[in-house]
Amino acid sequence: MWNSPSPPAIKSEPEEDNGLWEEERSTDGSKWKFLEHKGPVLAPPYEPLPGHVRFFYDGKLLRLSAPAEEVATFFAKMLDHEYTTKEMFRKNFYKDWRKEMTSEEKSKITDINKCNFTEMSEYFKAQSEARKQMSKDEKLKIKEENERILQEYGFCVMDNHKERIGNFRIEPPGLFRGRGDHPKMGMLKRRIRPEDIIINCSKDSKHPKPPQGTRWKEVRHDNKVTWLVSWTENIQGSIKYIMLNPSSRIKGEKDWQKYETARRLKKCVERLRAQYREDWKSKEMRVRQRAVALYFIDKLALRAGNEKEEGETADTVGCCSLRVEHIKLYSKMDDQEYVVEFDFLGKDSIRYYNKMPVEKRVFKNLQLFLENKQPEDDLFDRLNTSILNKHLQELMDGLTAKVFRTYNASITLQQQLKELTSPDESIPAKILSYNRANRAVAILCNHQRAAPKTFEKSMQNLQTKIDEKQKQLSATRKQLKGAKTEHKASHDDRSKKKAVQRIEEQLMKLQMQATDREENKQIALGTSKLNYLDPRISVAWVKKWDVPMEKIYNKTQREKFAWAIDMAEEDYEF
DNA sequence: AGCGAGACTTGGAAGTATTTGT
DNA sequence: ACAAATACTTCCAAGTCTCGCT
Repeated sequence: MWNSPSPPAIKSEPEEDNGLWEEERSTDGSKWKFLEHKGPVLAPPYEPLPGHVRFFYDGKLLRLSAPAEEVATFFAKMLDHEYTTKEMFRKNFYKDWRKEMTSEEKSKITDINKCNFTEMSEYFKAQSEARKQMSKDEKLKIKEENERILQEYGFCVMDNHKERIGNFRIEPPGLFRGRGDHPKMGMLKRRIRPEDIIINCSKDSKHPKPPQGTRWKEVRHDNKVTWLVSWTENIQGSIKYIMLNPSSRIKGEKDWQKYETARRLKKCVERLRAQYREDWKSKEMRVRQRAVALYFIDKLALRAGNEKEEGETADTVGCCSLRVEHIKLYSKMDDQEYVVEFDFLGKDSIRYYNKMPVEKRVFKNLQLFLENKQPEDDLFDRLNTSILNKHLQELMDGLTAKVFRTYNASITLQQQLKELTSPDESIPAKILSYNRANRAVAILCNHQRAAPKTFEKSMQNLQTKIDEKQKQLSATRKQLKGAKTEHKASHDDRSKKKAVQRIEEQLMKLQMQATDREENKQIALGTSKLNYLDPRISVAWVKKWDVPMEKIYNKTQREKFAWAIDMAEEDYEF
């Protein structure tokens, strides 16, 4: 439930609101006054393998020390995964594994290819199988224990409200699996101890206790930030946090603010577009580059594209970091003129491939930017995200590159819903329309997924069901006809008619489902729904067409978007 | 301006729980 | 009642953007 002071139910910007919230928090940048929590749940300590599970090196049995064994089990657990066949993964793992070995182990184990982890791997497979086969009682016990931990560690108190914490467990040790071609894949992600952990809470709260015999790295009282716990991770050296659940007041308000910023962009986007079109003609190269980049961000919903440290991460790019090799220009392609072909790896190494006809002026500018450059050179050599965002900030308060993604995603949903929803169609048909509108956004944002492993089979199953339903329908229809000619009792006739109608409906629903699933094969809807689409658009749509809210948002989503469900009426306009 | 640290949002896959069909 | 299918949740990596420092 939305049990904290909700954002006011008005359609104004947060900063225009002069209610309690503004008075209490906004001016000095503090995020809370009181914060109390129980600290994190640490990863369970390592449990050595039972004696019968053996490790072999070069065909010979080798008993490993506990630290070496633990790291070996990380590898063994992943043995079935493609990862463990990759040279980089194996090399990085082996290097880090050696650091955990005794000097004796180090001298014996000299080649990862002679290591045999299969018994360990089999053991873990058997374990997980056994877990599945547990009795109801045992499963219930585990569930209850998890619930107890959730109740104890899963909540905190922030300013008089009990709030759900997002991730209250410290990440367990294991092998780092980067995405795409990551130079650090396979490295050991080390165990986080209390001594690595910084606690953030208010001075006057009951501080979380470290486990017996240990201490926290630090306990601080910083109310300018929202996190409860942090630690530094050893792969990239970056900081990880424990923060509140999306259902919390602090996240909800931030989310709301994000969409209000996007709505302010809506009001001035035409002005900005006119501006960057003008800038395509600028005398200054940096201005032209900025303007073309902004055009891409606006039109294609590209990400900003910060610079990345070479060799630290997979080689991926966004708009500002595009390189010459990522685009191709075609002054003519089929029946179109001035086509730009994009082909690059974006966030999470997901491929972005697109061909877009652009205006002549953009095309000419791109040709200019490409002059005398090598494939690995930056396309926009006079531009980076900091320059771009500084410019955007001058055009509109709070404007950054990512606001365009939010704006274009939300406006697309709204417009698609308008276009696709027909007033007299059934609820399942309306839901198909909704999903299609959602899909249009996911495609715009390039949210792709690997087709589910069971996709083909699940399509087949659905088709079988459809065929059966079809047969059932024609059979029932025949019966109805027969009944008519035989002048059967009229009430029997009526109920047959109803039966036909019901079966028709069921058939339609199945067909709808099949279409939806097919179209969704390689599209991931989750991210746009959760992060880009102003929930008030969906809430308004649901109210307008009397579609049950649960068909669009599940429980978690309804909790996250409680503010919007509260706020939006059917006439809401993004 | 350029940087690195820090804080916070966004991302798909994997794992788990629930529902469905038999 | 069971297993298969589907829906939901967790996991944790990888982005964006701000800020303080030089």
